[in-house]
Amino acid sequence: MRAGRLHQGGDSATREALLDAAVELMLEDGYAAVSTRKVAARAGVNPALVYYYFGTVDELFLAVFRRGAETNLRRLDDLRRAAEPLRALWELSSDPRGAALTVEFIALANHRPAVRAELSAYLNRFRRLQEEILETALAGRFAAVGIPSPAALTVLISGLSRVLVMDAALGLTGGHAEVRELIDGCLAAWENPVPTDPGRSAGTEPEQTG
Amino acid sequence: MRAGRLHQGGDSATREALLDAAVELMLEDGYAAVSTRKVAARAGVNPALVYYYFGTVDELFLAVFRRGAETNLRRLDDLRRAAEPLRALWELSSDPRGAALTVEFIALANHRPAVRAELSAYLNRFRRLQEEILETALAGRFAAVGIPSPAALTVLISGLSRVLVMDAALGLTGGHAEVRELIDGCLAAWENPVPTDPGRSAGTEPEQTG
DNA sequence: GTCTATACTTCGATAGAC
DNA sequence: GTCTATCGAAGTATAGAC
Repeated sequence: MRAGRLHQGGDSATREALLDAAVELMLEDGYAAVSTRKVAARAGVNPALVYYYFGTVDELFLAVFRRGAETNLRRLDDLRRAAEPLRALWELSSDPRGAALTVEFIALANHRPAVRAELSAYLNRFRRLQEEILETALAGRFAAVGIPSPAALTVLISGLSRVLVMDAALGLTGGHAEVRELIDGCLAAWENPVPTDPGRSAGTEPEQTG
Repeated sequence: MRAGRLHQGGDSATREALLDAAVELMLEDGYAAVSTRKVAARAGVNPALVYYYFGTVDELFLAVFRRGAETNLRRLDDLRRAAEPLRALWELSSDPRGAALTVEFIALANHRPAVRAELSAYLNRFRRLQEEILETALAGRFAAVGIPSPAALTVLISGLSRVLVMDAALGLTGGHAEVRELIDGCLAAWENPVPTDPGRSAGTEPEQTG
């Protein structure tokens, strides 16, 4: 169904405007609101340009996804040099914008095989990279303090950050404060295990975790 | 936009068939696949009947949602009499069908205000009931064993069960076995705390839990 | 309650002028 | 690269016969 010479590789202003418009629509009104006409209208360009740049709506979605995925992978890679990688990782996953977009793409994946394949491959890569970062950041500390493995940690981070964001979008806040405290306690305990000294080293409070 | 005398209260076979068809479509192809024509075709009835019974597509979605919500609340209420309420609760939330439908409705809520209001109200009710069940099931044990509060538990259960289901739908399984073990350990420890050991009194010392 | 027929809108996609 | 014009399919919704 697709053959003609497209222009997906470029990074023209129009192309970027279309991608931006698509993201906005997805966040505001859900993926179902993304149509060639609406995207073009919001980007202030002619609807036919969507086909010029992307060929099909499916490809438009994939382009949106790939751009966001690459940005996220770059951000993730930057976390290697963070002072507290585990906490930084939690905060990256807690970004409301990113989480909301992910939910839209998960829903989209339900009936767009191409999106499903891409999303699956990306999440795999993302989590592997996350595990790798955790592995080096918490090296040797896993067995000692009873920290879950990197693979398990990535699942916990994904699930808990996402439920907090989705709940908040629906106005649900019950239990959130306590869950955040709980997580905060784990982050602190795992990332900065109490140094082996009798007294109390300066700085952070040794909050207890439940 | 809607005024005419509808027939939402009834429970005719046709009405139920339409609701069933809508659920199937949502699970198989996502909420965007639900249209009057497709729903009617799958139910084997005339498209005009969708309007006869529901008036608008929005109302069809709400009817689907309400029917599922009531079923779920009834199931939840039944758990009061379960041998292990906490574990039963976890298993109820882990039902793939229910979790997948919830995700669809969360996505739908992004751009259908009526759905958002209904979903928000329902989740509130569901979690309150869940908290109430946990409160009586684990009465008095919270402080003793360091169990998170009922409100926090409901958030943890929602988030973790959902991420496991969504991951599985995308073919992601890394870390799942370990997370399940972790959760299983918590369920066992919290629901069936070690009988009062002679060597150790039922102390108030919180154990470190992941 | 169920059906046909139809009005109107929006969609994805393409051809071709500029 | 950008635009107009257009096709055919599918969507929501209504009127009215049976």
